[in-house]
Amino acid sequence: MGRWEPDGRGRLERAALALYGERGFENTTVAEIAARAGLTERTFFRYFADKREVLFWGAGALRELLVSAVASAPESAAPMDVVVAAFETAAAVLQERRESALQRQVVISANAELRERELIKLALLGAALADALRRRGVPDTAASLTADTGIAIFRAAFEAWVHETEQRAFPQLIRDSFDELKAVTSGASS
Amino acid sequence: MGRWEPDGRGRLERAALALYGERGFENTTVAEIAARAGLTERTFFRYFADKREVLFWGAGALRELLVSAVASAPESAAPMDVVVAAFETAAAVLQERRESALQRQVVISANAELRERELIKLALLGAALADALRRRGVPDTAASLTADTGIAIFRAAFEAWVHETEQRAFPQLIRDSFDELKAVTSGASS
DNA sequence: TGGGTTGATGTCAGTTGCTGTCATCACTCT
DNA sequence: AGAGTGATGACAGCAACTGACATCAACCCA
Repeated sequence: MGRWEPDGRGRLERAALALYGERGFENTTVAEIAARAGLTERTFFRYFADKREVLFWGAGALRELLVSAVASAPESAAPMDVVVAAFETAAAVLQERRESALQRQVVISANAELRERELIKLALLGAALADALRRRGVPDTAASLTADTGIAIFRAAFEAWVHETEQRAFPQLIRDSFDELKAVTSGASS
Repeated sequence: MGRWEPDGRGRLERAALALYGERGFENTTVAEIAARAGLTERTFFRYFADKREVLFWGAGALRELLVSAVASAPESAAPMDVVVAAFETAAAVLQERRESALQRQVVISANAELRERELIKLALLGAALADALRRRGVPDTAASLTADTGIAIFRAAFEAWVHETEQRAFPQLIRDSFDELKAVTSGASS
C-alpha cells in the first residue's frame, strides 16, 4: 500500500476546501483540485460522486453518530429529548473541528448549488432520524415531526454558533435553541 | 412577432415534461427537448437557467400567489391562520392543473437531482413567506417558524392529495393537515 | 522463489450541460 | 425607406462526468 502517498481522499478534500475558499467554488476546476492533491481528475471522481460532494462527505459520519445516539438512548426518554440529546452529542464533536467547520460553511453559504446540496443532506438526516425514532416505537407522524423539529433546532443553534464571538459551547446553544422553541410554540395558541 | 411559432417557452416546457416522463430525466438531452419543441438547444438555455429549471419555473408564480395572499390578509388574523389560508388558496389553483402537477411530481420523485432542486424551491418559498409575515409585524423567529410550519403542512397535504383516490379537495386536505399538526403538537409536553 | 491476484491510480476518448459571441431577419417605429 | 429591436440560429469552446483499459507495487500462496 505504499506505492503512492497515503490518504488520497483526505488530500483531495483538503485541496478542494482550500481552493474553494481561495477562488470560490465555481472558479475552481476539478483538474486543479486533483493537481494540488497530486492526483488525477479521474481519481477525484472515484472518491466523490461530484464536485460538490467533497464538502458533504462528512455528513455521513454525522448522520451515523446521531442515529446511534438515538438508538442507544434510554427507553423511557421522550422522543424530543432523545433527539435533542443526540444533537448535543453531535455538537460536541463538531466543536472539536470548529475551524474547518467554519471554513466549510463560508464556502457553502457563498454558493447556491452548495446550499442546495446542504438542504438535501439535512433532509436525508431528518429521514434517518425519523427512522431511528420509529425503531424505538414512535409513531410515524410524530417521528417525522420530532426529527424535523430537531433539525430546525440544530440549524438555529448552528447559526448562533457560527456568529458567536464569545465561543459559547455549541451543545449549550442546542439546549438554548430548544428552550426558545418551546417558548415560541407554547406561546402560540392559534 | 409572427416570424416563429409562438410560445417558445411553453413548447419547451411541454416537450421537456413529456420526454422526462417517457425516458427519464437523465436519459433525455437538452438537444432532444429543443428538437421536439422545434427550437435550438441555445434557445432552451435562454429560457431556462438549467435543465432542471424547466420543471420549477412555475414555482415563482406559486410563491407570488402565496406572498400576496399573506400580504392582503386582514390585519387582525393570526399569523398561522394567514399562512394556512394562503396555502388553501394556492391549493385551489393547483387543483385546476391536477394532471400536469401529478406528472411533474412523478418525474421529480424519480430523480435525486430534481428532489434536490425541489427542496431548495421550498426553502426559498419559506423564506419569502417569512418575509411577508415580517412585513405584517410578526417578529423574526415567529415568522420563520410559522412559515416553515406552513410548508410542513403543505407537504403533508400535497402527499395526501397525490395519493388520494377519491379526489378529496386539496384545500380541504390543507385544512385537515393543519388540524393534525395541532393535534400532534398539543399532545406533546416534553 | 516466483507467478498470480488485487487495488489504487493513470490514460484517453467521448458525451453532455452550459456559455460567449456574432449573424440573421421579421417586425416596428419614425 | 431606413434604422432599430428582439427572438432565434450557428458555432466554437470549456468543464463536469463516464467508460474502458493499462499499469504496477504490494500481497498471497504454492
